[in-house]
Amino acid sequence: MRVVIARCSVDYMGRLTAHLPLATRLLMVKADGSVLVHSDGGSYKPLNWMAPPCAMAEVEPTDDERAEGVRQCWQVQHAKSDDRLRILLHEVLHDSSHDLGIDPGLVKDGVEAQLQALLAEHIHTLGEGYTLVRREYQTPIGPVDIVAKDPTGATVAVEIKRRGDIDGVEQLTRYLELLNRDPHLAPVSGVFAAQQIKPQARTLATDRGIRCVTLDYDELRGIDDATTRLF
Amino acid sequence: MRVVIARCSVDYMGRLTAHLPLATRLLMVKADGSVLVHSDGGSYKPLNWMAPPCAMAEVEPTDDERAEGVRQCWQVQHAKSDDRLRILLHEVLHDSSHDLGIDPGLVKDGVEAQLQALLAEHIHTLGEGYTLVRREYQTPIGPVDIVAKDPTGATVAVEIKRRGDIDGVEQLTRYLELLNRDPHLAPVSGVFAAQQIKPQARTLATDRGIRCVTLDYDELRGIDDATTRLF
DNA sequence: GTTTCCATGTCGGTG
DNA sequence: CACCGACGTGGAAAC
Repeated sequence: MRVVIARCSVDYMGRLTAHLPLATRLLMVKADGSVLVHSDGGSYKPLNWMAPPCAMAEVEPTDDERAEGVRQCWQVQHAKSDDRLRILLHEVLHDSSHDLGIDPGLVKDGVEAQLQALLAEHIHTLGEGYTLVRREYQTPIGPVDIVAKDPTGATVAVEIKRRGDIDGVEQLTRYLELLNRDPHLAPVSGVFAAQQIKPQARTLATDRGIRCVTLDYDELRGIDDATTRLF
Repeated sequence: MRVVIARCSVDYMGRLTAHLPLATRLLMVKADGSVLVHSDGGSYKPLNWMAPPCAMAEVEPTDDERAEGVRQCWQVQHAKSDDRLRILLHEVLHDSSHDLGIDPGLVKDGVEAQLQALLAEHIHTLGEGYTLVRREYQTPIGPVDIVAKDPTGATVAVEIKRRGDIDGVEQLTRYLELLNRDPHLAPVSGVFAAQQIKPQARTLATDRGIRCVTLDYDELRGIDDATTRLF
């Protein structure tokens, strides 16, 4: 990993064309050749970058560029597309390299999968008398998150999202349309379950006869695993 | 901007729980307090991070931690949520700070907007006898990218995407449903135009009587502005 | 390998 | 501030 702090300008050409005027920035060159250009703000997204696989070449600045104060010219070329990044360094304030080794990688704990497991476990959240049939019920157009039966024994398809958006309603609608073609299953009703349901999604769902259920993650999880807190 | 290279472990707790085992990484602390943890590979996304607004505090390691080799403990707390990042530094290999100033920011040139402009300009791409009515035709549920008339004078709604996905077809379907409620416009047909159209999207579109058109960006743009190339 | 869907998405526009 | 859609989306899992 090479870290350079430099006054530089950057040009990108590929899926779009972009330019960064002359300013002081942090340049990160990773072991795989990828390059990141960071400013001192924003979030984790760099101002500009080149994703691996790619190769960086330091080329001689032209006379014109040299006359304008350019000391180094980096050209980064993507290996599989014609994406290119060109960095003109005017003043190098810091330049160091470090051997970081291979990272063991991130260990994550659930999001939507956990919500699904929790709702499957506490299927009564949908109402008294509901029973779980299956999680991840496979269909030709994708898996239905949860299939259950309501107190009358009718089939219910549940779509789970962290944030309930209009897309999720469309997705559930396609599942319902498909499932209702099966005379063994029909009539299948739909439940749209999410931590938060956007008004537009709720309106669309209701209009299509789909019930909306707001999931309370903490309530589902219960207070039993407070020990997992960090501090 | 502070740049630290250190052997460290990281814990995140917030929307999910995540852990990074002890390894050497680059830590970036930006002027707004945000923190990025980068490995020497992957793409521009850090292994872990805290987005602004947030505050970092260096706290004393506990005796246990100190016994395990922890030299510094950083606690980063998000200002508006209860997201927390905890970084235990075991060995600091580099630590430097730099004043980068405010970045003038990125200057971008089109993507979808450019495709839209180009298709509006070359509306005959849809076929002989097509005429442009309007770009960004406003409706209560959002703007229709392009409204045109086909050779018979019938109205055509065009949805443009760089990547033609199922979402785009759904979006266009909603527009068509709305537009066709207007007796002055009906019948309105649909065209789904994208640089690349996914098979499922194409199937869904065709099933709904929506025509699919693949856009060739370079062909639309023509060879006239080859001068805009970088190298 | 391709396709599909999730994301601690992030980011910018608009009401 | 919230909602909504685009993104050089990136990334992982399913097929």
